[in-house]
Amino acid sequence: MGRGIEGASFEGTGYSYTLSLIRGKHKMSILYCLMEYQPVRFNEMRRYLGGVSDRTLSRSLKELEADGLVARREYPQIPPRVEYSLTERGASLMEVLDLLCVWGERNRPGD
Amino acid sequence: MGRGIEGASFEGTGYSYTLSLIRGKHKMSILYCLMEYQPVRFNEMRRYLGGVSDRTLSRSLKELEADGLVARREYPQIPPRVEYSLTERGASLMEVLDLLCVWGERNRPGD
DNA sequence: CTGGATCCAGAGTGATACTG
DNA sequence: CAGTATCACTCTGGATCCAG
Repeated sequence: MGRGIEGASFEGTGYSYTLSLIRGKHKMSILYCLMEYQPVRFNEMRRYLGGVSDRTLSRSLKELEADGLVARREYPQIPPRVEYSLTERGASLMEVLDLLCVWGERNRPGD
Repeated sequence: MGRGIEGASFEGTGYSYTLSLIRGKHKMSILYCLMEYQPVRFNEMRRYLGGVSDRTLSRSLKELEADGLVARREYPQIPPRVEYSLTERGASLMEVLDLLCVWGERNRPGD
């Protein structure tokens, strides 16, 4: 038992949890946008991201909010106004993610 | 142009490149397995990962190899013997990814 | 043993139209 | 403005069969 390869020891590790948070085509872009421009409104973010549908952006934001990375603040007025920003947890994740960015810049194929 | 949110400034950054390398349900498990047990043979890895099909494992390894993270060594014999291991590039990525793991452990919901 | 080829299921995403 | 509902499509991964 000390040397074999029997089970998936990866399941349930911090890796998989962290990665699950940013899974999704636009999650990183959203967090990045938040980091730079927060607080940001819904359509403002849509414009920033370029080609994202309402549905996808809405869903992604909900998930990020449920995961405690993004804070949503709603103002009871007409027309509606909702502002999104990073939570502390979200900000701390971005610090770690920034290291991925650095690695990526240094190890891109072109270099 | 100095203050607006007009374009997707995220595209093409190191984030997206790095994340693209580990996109895929089993990529991380594979790299993790390699890190611990390299060199590892095909079926050995399959056992380690638990429920992965030949096709998926094969495809993932090819991609990782194409991305320069995994080295494949083939021995011309019958039956075939192929060993996989991490490249230096792969190993350096794992160091960064380990930080994600640490963050994940500290920020899991249960804590 | 190491995969390639083919077919299939499910998740994720986009387009469009509509609501409060 | 800030979403929701519906439908369609793509993409990933799994199952199975087959070849060197």
